[in-house]
Amino acid sequence: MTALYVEIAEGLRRSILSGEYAVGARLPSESDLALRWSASRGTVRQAVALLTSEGLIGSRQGARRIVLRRERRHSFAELHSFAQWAQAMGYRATSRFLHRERRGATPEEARRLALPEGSGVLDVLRLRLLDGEPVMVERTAYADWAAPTVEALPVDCASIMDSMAAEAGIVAHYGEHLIDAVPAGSDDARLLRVRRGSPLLRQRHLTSNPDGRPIEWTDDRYRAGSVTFNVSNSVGTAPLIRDPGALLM
Amino acid sequence: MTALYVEIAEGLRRSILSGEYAVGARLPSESDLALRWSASRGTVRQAVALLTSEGLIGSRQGARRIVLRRERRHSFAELHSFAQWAQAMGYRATSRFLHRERRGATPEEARRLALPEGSGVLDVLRLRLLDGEPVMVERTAYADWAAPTVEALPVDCASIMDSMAAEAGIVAHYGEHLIDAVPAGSDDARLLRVRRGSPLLRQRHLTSNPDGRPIEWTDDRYRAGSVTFNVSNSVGTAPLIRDPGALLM
DNA sequence: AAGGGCGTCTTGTTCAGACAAGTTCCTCAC
DNA sequence: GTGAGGAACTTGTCTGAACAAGACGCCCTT
Repeated sequence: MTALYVEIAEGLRRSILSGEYAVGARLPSESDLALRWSASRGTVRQAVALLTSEGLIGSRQGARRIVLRRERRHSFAELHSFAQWAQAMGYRATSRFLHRERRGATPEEARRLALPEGSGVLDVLRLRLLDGEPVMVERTAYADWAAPTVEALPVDCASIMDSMAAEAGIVAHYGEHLIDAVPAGSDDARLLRVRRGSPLLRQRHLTSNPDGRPIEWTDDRYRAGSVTFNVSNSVGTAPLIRDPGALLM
Repeated sequence: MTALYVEIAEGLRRSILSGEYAVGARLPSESDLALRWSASRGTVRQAVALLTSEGLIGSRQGARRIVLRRERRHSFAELHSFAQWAQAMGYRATSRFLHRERRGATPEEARRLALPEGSGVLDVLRLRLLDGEPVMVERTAYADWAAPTVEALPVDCASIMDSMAAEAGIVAHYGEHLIDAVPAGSDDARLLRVRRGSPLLRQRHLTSNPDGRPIEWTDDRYRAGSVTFNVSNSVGTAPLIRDPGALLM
């Protein structure tokens, strides 16, 4: 049983994506929607808050809500999992394990993963491909407590996050992402078939479980032009933040 | 008068940032907070929803909320306005106008700005500096209806968005941002003092007013290492989206 | 025809109560 | 000691009501 407000949101989302409400058009009022779905106004407000956070609709006090955009958006899991994202987009995602070994955590890794000094991590290097084209180099450090599960996975495993959830009940619940641009190193260049020093889009992310315990710290580097990150915001919501680079590390 | 739920959120945010609740610690329960602030549970829930969207706290049904992070975040306006962001971060932001002229809109600009074919735009090229260091090249196309206001501004105007709000009541309300990496062109390279082809972090964004009418379409290019974009998410919230680059334009 | 004023509509904020569903922790039995 | 069971706690969902505040359109005046 999905929640009622989720159903209402899905209904509205369908209507928007199908073009029933054009971009710029006004949505029905909250009380209208409440009647239609036999829900209270509070529940309707939860539904439209969801769509607002997706950037699909906008609102101002006193005026009816308006449609801002007409595009499909993706779920949380697809931000963490390259495999899930690719599948949702209709691409064939594959990967090649290039390296997998235990080693001591660097000071930064220990800090990010909230591990005591001298802890070990599982270091994994993977090349990711979309429809056979190399697109991204992934360097991940898994916290030692999660390492055994990852080591047990087959080498051709498509989605480590999916498998960890299925095998060991380790699920990603929170994520923090740092996005910047870096020049390709010689390894990056060879793997992604670009010139050394050419631009790569870097997404470093820390993934945590429901308790807030960090699972992995990852450095993903995308070949320029292969992906674009996309953010929507409104007055009152600020999901994305710009930080001075020098102070971050 | 700020809303009660905003005050509660500010109070909690202060407590988290000051370290009163450590990272990983459990927050008081909703009913606890409701008592303390003489508010209803619904209002408290609005407050914690705000902090959740900022990535400061996390929650799971049945368990008390936990503190995920202890960092200041910035507001919506600071994502659109380089000047406001820099000021909030404690930097001295300046800018140099290099170019400002009317011309016909390109097909892409017309589409992004929802202008009829053959419309004009105001093309502005600016170099942005932080503490005197060139950091970003900004190329903006303002919709023709907003152009006169921008043209009337002094050349040394620090924040165009601020001035437009003050002078003409044109306020930014919605934003959509596309983030990727590109090689520096020869102009970029000269202005930012980097080698041609070296990596730049590109943030293109469309800014709209409260009616959803596009105001400007901007291409900002940051010198690598100067800024990092930062996103937080949880299961159930997906503020940032990854798109295949080729299909976007 | 242009402008101001007012009533109506709509969203924003808040309250109090109820039940569902998941977590935590203590207790008791084995 | 250890594990199963259950009570108490906590968050998630939903209702119905009320008032505040901003937007919009209509009507009347000038």
